[in-house]
Amino acid sequence: MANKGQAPDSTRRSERSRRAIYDAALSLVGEAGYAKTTIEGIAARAGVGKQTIYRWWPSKAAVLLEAFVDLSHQAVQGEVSLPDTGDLESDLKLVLRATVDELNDDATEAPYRALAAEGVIDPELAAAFVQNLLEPQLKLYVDRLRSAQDAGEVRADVDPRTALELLVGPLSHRWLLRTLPLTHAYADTVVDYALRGLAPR
Amino acid sequence: MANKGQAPDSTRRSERSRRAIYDAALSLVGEAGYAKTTIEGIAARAGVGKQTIYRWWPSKAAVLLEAFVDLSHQAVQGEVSLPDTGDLESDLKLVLRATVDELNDDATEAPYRALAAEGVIDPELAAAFVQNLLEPQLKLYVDRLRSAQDAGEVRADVDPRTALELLVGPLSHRWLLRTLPLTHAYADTVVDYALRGLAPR
Amino acid sequence: MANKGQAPDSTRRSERSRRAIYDAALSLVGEAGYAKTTIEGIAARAGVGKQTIYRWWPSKAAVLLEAFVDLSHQAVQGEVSLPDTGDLESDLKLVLRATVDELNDDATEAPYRALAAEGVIDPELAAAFVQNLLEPQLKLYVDRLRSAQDAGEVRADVDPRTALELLVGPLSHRWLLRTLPLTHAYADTVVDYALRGLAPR
Amino acid sequence: MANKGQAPDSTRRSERSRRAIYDAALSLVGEAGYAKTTIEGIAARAGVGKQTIYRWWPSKAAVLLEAFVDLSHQAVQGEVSLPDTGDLESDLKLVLRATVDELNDDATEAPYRALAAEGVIDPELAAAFVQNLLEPQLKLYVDRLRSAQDAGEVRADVDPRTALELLVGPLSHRWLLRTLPLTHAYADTVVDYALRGLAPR
DNA sequence: TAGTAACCGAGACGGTACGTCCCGTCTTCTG
DNA sequence: CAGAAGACGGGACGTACCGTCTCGGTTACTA
Repeated sequence: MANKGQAPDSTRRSERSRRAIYDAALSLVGEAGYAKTTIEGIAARAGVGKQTIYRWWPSKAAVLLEAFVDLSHQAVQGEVSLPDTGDLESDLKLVLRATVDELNDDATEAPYRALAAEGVIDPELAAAFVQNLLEPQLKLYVDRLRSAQDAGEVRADVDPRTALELLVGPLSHRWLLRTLPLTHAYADTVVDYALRGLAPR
Repeated sequence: MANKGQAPDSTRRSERSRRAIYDAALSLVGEAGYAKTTIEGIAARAGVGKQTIYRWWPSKAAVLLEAFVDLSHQAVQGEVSLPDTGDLESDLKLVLRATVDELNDDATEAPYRALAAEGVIDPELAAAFVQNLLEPQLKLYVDRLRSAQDAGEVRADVDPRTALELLVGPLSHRWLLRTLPLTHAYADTVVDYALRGLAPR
Repeated sequence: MANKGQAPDSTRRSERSRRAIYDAALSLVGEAGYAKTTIEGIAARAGVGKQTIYRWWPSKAAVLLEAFVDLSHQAVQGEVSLPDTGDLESDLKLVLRATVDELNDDATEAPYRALAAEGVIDPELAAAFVQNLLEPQLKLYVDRLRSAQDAGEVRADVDPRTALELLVGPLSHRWLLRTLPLTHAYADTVVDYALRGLAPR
Repeated sequence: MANKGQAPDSTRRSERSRRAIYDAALSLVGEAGYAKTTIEGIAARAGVGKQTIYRWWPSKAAVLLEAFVDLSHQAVQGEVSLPDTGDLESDLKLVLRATVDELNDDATEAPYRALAAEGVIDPELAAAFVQNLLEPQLKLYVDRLRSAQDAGEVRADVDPRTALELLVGPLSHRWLLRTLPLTHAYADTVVDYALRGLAPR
């Protein structure tokens, strides 16, 4: 019982084309925005037949996600953990401020928003987005919070996962829905309020 | 000499058509999803000329947003404030649990997600979305938190707006990006952690 | 009960587009041949959306046929009958020689062959081809032969339709299948042989 | 130093593949028609790589032509001449009636028409078609007519080749362009008319 | 008898055109 | 003059094949 139209033989896949497609996708989204980026346009800029895209990806969003994941894998290298100076508050403020800066960065904002938006609607893409881009970042918070628990800075009965969301949720809320501007001051306040709730009496 | 490309005369607008367009838009988004809903499809189902839609709305998203706002105005009527039993914690848990239920409701989820996603990308639509649908709800929290401050349940130096986001941000984070399931238990935990940070020493 | 996808409203059809499509189709077939002429190409040269072609014609061949019929309607005007000098033989030789010249004409050959070939395969197109282009010409022969019968130059029991095919069949045979070159001498010989069989003892 | 783009070594050619390609081509044309028959489809049904077709044939039409020639070589065996009972008229009627039946045969019609149509457009293919399929048949007529000339049934100054076309042309005219139905009666009439023109005064 | 050259099945590739769907504009006719 | 209807120029969709190009594998001739 063959599955729909058979899976292509990935061992014969053209690495050259894949890279060209990543590059074309990212540059087009950057230039024209996600909605105006078309598969046809990506293929044309990549110097690739459309079928080569349709053969390997199910949708425009999937192409972009993979391109983005690939990009972030290149970018990240050794940076594998949050700073741990022993002072949880300042460590978190440092990182959240950096996150704020990243979210406000013009270069990454458009494709990142595009993926997030697509994920809001498409559960499958959301899963891939979360697993490949978001979760690795969030894990760093969880680790740092656990270390803070060991140091007695955070109550032992606090679930680090939920605690993390208390910190990150407000930022993502402002960023995604643009209710209010996302600033360093806001990040600091969030840390202040949240930490007070997490610290031992 | 008619002024070309001008705002149409809204006094002569057909109420009948507007309602039909709302209904068609909402039902189509519910049935087929936002992406597969087209202006042509809405016009056809509403028994309306395409131009009638283009005359009054700038985009598909705008139609849906208005339809949704209209819907929520019908739904809401007198319910103008959060409960205030004097016990902030249980009041918040009650309301957040209700929010969780609403977000998990199959009927509203698709169009609501569609609008949120569109807002993630389109700042103008986001503004309308926030102003007409989100902000009125959030204001209720702010009011309740202020009342709690007056009652001494929340520290006076806390910014209610930020406090609210500490409560709502985590929920929206889970819902939008589907990192983890959105449950009553989670809502309760968020309230517990957040409130501890907001309460007086 | 609407019929499949509804017939478009032909009263609102753009005459401008139709003419442009005829022109584009004929010129492209002339330049590149029928096989290399594409609907996309016709639309592009005509400055027309592809849908405008698909709306009104079922196939490339149908477009070309109509264009060709239109052309021939313009070309012909008063020329409504074969010459009738009283001498059947010389009249026929005159006309068949002209036909030979027309079939050997570079300008009309390509599209005419394209239509004939398409008709060989597609009965529906063949019917339209015969009815609109071929039959009117053949009728002239039938008329002339009848007149010859009245004059006693052709036996009365001869079926003019079959007689006509005795004259035209050999020419079309050579032209279509290119068995041998099509010349004035050949036309003359065919008339000689055929007429001897048709004339009274 | 192998000479690039060279004729392949036909001694190593796979007979198995050739046969499979003939069979696949003929069956596909019979089932779906010539236009819907693709090289990819032939290769797939024949269980053969596309390159094996491109290596040995220049076009789809060439494949089909060869397949058809092969088929007719199998079919024909000893039948090498027209009947010669001494009565030219009845001999010709017999053979032309058989030709009518063959042209009206559902099994062979589709591929035969496909080849004829292709030949109308493509001179090269037409040449191959005529040489391999048509001419051998026509030669039989020429031979029979010459024999009739020897017997005094046909005038000596008549060109047998042209005479043949007087007989065959009308049939092919009706068949190719489908002007009118092709029947035994028609064949008889054509023989009657033509023969009268060819016979001695 | 190993080496090697070519055909072979398979199918990925860069392309072109297909026929369809919708876009947003424009035009016509109706109430 | 708003509105229903829908034709129009345009652009992208996702699919089907084109003809070319590797890629192992399997013969069949050479050293």
